[in-house]
Amino acid sequence: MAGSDEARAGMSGSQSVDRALQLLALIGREPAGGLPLVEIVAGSGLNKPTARRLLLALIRAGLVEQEPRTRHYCLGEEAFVLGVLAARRHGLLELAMESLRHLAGVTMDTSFLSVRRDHYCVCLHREEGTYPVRTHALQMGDQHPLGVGAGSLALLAALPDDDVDRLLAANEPALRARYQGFAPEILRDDLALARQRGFALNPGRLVASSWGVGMAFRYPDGRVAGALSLAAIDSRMAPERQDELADHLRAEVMRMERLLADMFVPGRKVADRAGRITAPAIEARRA
Amino acid sequence: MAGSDEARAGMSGSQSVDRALQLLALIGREPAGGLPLVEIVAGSGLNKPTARRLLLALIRAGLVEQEPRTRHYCLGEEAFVLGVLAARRHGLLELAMESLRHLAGVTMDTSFLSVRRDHYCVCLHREEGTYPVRTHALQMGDQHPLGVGAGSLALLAALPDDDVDRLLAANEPALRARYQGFAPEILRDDLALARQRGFALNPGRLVASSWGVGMAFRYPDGRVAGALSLAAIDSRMAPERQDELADHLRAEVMRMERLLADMFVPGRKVADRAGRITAPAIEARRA
DNA sequence: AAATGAGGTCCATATCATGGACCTTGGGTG
DNA sequence: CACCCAAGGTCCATGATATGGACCTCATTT
Repeated sequence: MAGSDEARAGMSGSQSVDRALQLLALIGREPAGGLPLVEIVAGSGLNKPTARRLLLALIRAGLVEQEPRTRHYCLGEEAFVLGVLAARRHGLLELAMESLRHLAGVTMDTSFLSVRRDHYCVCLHREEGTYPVRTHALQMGDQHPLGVGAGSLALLAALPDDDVDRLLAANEPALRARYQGFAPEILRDDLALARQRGFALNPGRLVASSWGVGMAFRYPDGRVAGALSLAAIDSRMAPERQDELADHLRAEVMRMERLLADMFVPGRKVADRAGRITAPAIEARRA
Repeated sequence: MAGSDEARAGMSGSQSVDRALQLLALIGREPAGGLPLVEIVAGSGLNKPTARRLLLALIRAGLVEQEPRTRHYCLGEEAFVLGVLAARRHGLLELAMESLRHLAGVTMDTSFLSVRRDHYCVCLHREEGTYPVRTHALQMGDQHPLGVGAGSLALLAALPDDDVDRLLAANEPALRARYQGFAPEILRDDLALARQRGFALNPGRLVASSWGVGMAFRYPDGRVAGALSLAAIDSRMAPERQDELADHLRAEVMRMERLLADMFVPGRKVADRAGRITAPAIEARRA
């Protein structure tokens, strides 16, 4: 009876695989404590036996683990390892670390790297500044609808209008239900302002007094790659300081775009089979 | 027909999901340049249409990408993001970074974090030392059969004998084919020595003159969690220096085991639903 | 120009995932 | 203490769905 469902993509497919991976993404939403079976069932639209069967498959692969005490399902070690492996190609975090450290260093505020993930925004890293009053509204791994938060708004503002419409529509229920400060109308205003100013501003909408500025950067082909942002308390976010922070962000955005451009130019060192020991393995370098 | 196969686990299952995830792991083996379809077909035992269909499902989920130029399949951005999310729970790397930096700092040699992944060993991180002659035999993301390399050997040596037997048997073909220096007999000798000495030594077996020492650490429940290791050229690996390096490793292994024990004691902060904004978000700290 | 080999697709068939019904566990309550 | 309820987990007949042999297409190679 799977029949109706939500009429996914269109045609062809190993739909049980799609469903399993959908569950994986769902579980990824709750990296902290994991999800109990009922919520997975509710959140996915699948029924219990099916969800459980798929979860067992994910567990067999190590991508998911079931915490014995709570029976919650959460991401497994294999997911972590695969991520490290994928980082070889998608090393945004690694590329960005220097920028994040620099931003945190010169501004004394906390810097963030965020990327888009479907219609959400994920915080990939948080680099603490040294200023004694810090906002903890955004932790590594946190996810919010696109537009919620400075980095998130920057990502949204960098997208073409029809994507914006689609994404805002998709997020509308979540926004109304869980993000009172972020009615789509408000988001549209913020977004227009962000485009006009050249950087996104979150004037404490998520948590009062916790402000942020953000700016997106792109791959050489124009796709949005991610966003850098800075967060601080409102007293450190007067308009002049916003501009100052935006200048720092702009410099690092340029750095990121340069690095990304470099990654795609040279003939992408291709292949090099598993286990093959590659070449002159000892090299001398001057200290 | 699918029929015979290799008589997988035993019973129950969404076997197309299993197969898809098997492909994912296979692709993870080649994080650098990805794999062409033929090799995926060969490496998985599936046939072309099936493999392709499963790959399309993985691509739909963003876990795999197909490089347009070479048509190779490689890990996708979603795999990277999931990994960052999983790192919240499986933060071995994060926990280990301080140890790795310390090891590289005091020894001037390069330090590594490795974990077991099925019958292979994956290098999760490589922290460069300052000594001008460095070995590049092991890069982040590289995978070798358990026993090949110092950290890898340390992991193997930390396992019970029946696991060792099983794993060596499983790896025998790969060892004979691609790792001439590592016939299972030799590995068994190295392993016995490692257990006797309390640390694993790789006397340049993978790449001449590139030596390494490694030591495994465990979760509080006794499971092997990973291994720390150090690599240098042979001239910096005289027996006395081996002992000195082993002392440093031992100290960091103790640190890791203490941190891991701490992670499992306190009532594992449970749940905290998606999107929920948690608690006092601004905190003051003294600089 | 013909041959090779890789990537990719079709579609009838039989296998495998599906989900309603049911069992089990645990902890809250009258 | 026994009852109840909610959640976790499992069974199994049924038919929707994945399978893979055969085929097509496109670059290279000879």
